[in-house]
Amino acid sequence: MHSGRVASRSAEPRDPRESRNGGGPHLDAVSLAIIEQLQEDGRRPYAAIGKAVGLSEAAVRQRVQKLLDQGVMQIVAVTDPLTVGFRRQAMVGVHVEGDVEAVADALGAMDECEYVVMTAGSFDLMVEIVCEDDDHLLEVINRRIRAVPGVRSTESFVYLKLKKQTYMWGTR
Amino acid sequence: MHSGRVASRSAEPRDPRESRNGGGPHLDAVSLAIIEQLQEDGRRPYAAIGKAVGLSEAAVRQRVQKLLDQGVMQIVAVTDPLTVGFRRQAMVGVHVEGDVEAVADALGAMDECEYVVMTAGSFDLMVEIVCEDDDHLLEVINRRIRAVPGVRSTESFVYLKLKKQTYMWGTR
DNA sequence: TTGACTGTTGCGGATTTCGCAGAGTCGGGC
DNA sequence: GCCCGACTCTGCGAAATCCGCAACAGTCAA
Repeated sequence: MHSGRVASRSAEPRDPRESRNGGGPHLDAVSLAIIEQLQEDGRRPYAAIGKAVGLSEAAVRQRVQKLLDQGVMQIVAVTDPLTVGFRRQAMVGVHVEGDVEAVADALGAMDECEYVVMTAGSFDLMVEIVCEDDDHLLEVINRRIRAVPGVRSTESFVYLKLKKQTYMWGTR
Repeated sequence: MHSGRVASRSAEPRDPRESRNGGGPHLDAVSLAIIEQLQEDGRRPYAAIGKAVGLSEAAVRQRVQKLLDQGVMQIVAVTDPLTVGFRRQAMVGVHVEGDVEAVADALGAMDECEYVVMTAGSFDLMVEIVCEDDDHLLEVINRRIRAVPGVRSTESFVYLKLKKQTYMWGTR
């Protein structure tokens, strides 16, 4: 038995919402190892994960369930949008006047908006847009985004080719 | 009956634009539906997926396996990097002189580089960097990226707050 | 020490995954 | 027209996995 695994720092301050962002609660080494296993293969059996991290199958299952419930991680299929029929993507840098966070929320409410991040630099926000074709992209950028109150100006970077896209955070 | 769903390929007039997706494999409506199911829950049982898309369990399993083998999709756990201990991220716009694709490959070879895309606009490349702390980020941007031959200049956008991050392409 | 709490383990039954053989369809070559 | 190969779907039995539950172990506070 790998019972040397005592899970000392087990008591995590339960803050289901804090895991969203801000100074998130720290995951212990075991949960991190579980996440790494699932980043390699999201369908890996619990027993195999347990063997790799030194836990029983049931323990892994409960930890995974909690990580999912807390929103710390999600297990999903990811694809290259181009392969799935979305032929136009763009990164859009946004200059904001006023409440940046409010604008970010407004942009994030759009379906075509895949990714929203507040940044330091010459842009206040960067958003990734996924569209079906040129007309769709044009409409989203010129009519929808610029119509949001607080958006002063935008700069678009249309995707020509996706070269790398990994999901291996923490596995280094 | 679900059996009406057979021989889908024959009824599918090949979309000429499909051939523009980097020579990738073409996806029919059924595979697309399977992907959507797995985007909602990467661990959903094959039988449940089959019921949803009108296929047998075994057929779903084979198609999923093929999609994975072909690299069309991957089933993975995704997390908010901040939660997993990577406290500094940045989007970096890169101006390139010479072979853009070669530079993209070089940047993509870096572990800290999570995302590389060739763009049209004032940047030739945009890369997302995931680091552990400020020193790490500084080193990656100032020493590693700018040391790549062909990189003329860069502009960094340090992440302040991740507002939205979804993986629901095609499920709208 | 006691008691509350959290996390882990072990186990049985239901469910799912897996591998394989058979049947149907489509398209090419003769 | 006919046969053949490639491909995909289906059905099914065996093996592995998932899931819920009750009991056990460790931590912390009173």
